[in-house]
Amino acid sequence: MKIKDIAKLAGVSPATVSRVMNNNGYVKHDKRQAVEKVIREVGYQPNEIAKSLKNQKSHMIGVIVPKISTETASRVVDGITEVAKQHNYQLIIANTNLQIEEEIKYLKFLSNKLVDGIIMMATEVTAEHKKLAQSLAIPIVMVGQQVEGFTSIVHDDYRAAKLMIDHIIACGHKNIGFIGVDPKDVAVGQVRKQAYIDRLHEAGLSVDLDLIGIGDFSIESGYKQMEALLTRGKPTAVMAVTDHLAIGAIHCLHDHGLSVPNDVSVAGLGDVKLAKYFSPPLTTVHYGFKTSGMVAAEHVFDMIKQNQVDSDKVVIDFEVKIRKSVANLKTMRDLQSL
Amino acid sequence: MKIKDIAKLAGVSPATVSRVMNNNGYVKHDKRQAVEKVIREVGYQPNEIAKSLKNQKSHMIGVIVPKISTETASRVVDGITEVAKQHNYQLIIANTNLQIEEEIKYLKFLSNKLVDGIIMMATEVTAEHKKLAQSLAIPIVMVGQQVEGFTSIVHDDYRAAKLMIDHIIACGHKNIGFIGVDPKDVAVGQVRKQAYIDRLHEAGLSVDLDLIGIGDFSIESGYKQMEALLTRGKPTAVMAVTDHLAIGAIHCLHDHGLSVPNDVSVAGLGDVKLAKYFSPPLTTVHYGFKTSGMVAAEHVFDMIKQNQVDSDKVVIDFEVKIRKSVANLKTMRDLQSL
DNA sequence: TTTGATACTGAAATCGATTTCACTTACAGG
DNA sequence: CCTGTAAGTGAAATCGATTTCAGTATCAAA
Repeated sequence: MKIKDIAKLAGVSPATVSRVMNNNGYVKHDKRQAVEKVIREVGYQPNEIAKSLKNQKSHMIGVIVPKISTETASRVVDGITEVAKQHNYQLIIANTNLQIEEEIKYLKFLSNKLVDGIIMMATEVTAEHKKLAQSLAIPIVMVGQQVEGFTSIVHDDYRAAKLMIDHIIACGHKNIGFIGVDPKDVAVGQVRKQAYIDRLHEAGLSVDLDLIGIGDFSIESGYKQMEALLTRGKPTAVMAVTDHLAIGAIHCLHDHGLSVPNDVSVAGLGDVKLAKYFSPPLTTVHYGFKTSGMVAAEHVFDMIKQNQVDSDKVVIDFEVKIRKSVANLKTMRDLQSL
Repeated sequence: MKIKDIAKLAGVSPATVSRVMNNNGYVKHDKRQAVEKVIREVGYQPNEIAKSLKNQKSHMIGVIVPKISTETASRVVDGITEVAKQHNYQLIIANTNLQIEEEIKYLKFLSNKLVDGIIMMATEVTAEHKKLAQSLAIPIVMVGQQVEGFTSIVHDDYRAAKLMIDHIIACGHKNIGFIGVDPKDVAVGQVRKQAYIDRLHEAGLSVDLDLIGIGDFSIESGYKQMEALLTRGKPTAVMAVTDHLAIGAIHCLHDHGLSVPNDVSVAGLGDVKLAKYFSPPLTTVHYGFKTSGMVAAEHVFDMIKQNQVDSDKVVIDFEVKIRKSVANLKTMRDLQSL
């Protein structure tokens, strides 16, 4: 069933059918009725591809994620779908599985008129990325990393990590370990580590390289790095750069017969959904990932509507969640002295 | 840049450009070179929308999910993306946020030539769903629920739940509670409950309605239902129909000063990624959701290739994970008698 | 030299919509 | 009665590709 068939059945021209479908132009009442009747009876739905071609708008936005089966990514995507729905847009999702070449490939592919805009959850952003993205002419917004020249939706990773360390220091810890991640991911790998180092310096604490471990994003990696830290030093607290890392670390500690937080405190970053149900409930910082997605989408649609790209930087709120996995050494001492 | 421009630059017709792009038909060596040179120089990428229109193939499949920010859904989608990539297909994802009317809407919308096939993670499947889906002519596969007349990728929920109950019974439990979910979701709400009831009967245990609670899919709901169970009866074990429910239940038990599994055992179903890192590590059954997604996608592509729909039923493997949240009463008694 | 393949090419039709443009009709105002 | 404007309509062009089809060139076999 195409528009021509409907036209024939209703005894009008395709142009008239188009006019009633899109509610523009003049159509006499009786013809409109006739067309509507036919449409209803045959359940006509226009071919969206043909519409896209003619209108030069696909009503789709592309979303490039490093790994969709990740709590962070799926929450961001959740947010995007929510505002996309309001704008009557669909999402094309491209899952790169952490392969950077794929990002480039998808960036190219999606921009071939397939989508009206792109939201990219960047991990590493290479020069090639930037150059390509800049040449694309359709709106692109970055989520999770600030990228020069693009609208970027980020969390204030530096401040978040800093506040977490502050809390740990305020609890009386002096030997504070760190479990991080490859610096190629600047938001997670670089910024959070820098905050750790800076804050320690500011507090007059020395930074002990033996108390720093670098892993990847897996729980197992958190376990391994914690084990390594244990052999190299004697931290009373460690901050992990993600909750998964923290959970791995806690697991390792338990396996070594150590209590968290009584023997060693552990803090995460990210506030995974189940974090508060752990024992001990994980002290961490909550990032509004769904909000990031929503804000990113709003920016894309703004840019689509205004037909021009800009490069804002939006910082999304976070909230430090003080739970039970970081012990307050001072009150512990008080308790013991009784 | 369109094909006509490339043609002009290379001094050939659009037809020839098309022939070199798609590598079919005859093109003289020198012209081919010329065209390729121009393509390379201007970085020409064809308009995918125009291709789709002409070819009557969008190279996109639609994926309808109840909620993307859910571990189950995102793992399924992960699997789909993996095999879609092999077939050079993109995913359009539609997130219904658990609203059934949205499922219908998206089913209609996506099928307007926008996608070559649809994968649907069904929760409730109404008669309207079936009728509409049946009328669509493009391949549709259902994941998670068996639906008459459609290829369905399911887990053997009945057997999985049954084995879990078996394990609990084998551990010497007699008062076994159950936390379930609305029966509108037949796989999770009906089948798993039926397995529980059947197995209890078979084992000569009576089914105590006071020990059955029905909630929704949230952790909080698990907490609440557990609390209700506690006031109504005295279970020594409870099986929850999802891990989240189980986690909520455990949390409730802890809040009431009860130890899991020493005072009450709790089992889940689903094996959430973090399940094994809980304390106690959750006894549950692992479903291969990513595999479901992959198999679903493979079936869609088969059907697309053969240009005909079928209605297989594929049962994906599961694995019961015996961890620490269900206590063996017999060994406990032995221990006490020492 | 003629015939018949085979290689090669581009004009034009096509996919299914939208929109411009030219044209008709109806009607109010002078 | 004439005229100008608004309402209404459909033929045809258009979006950017692919493919058929008709036609040309080349060359081996008869």
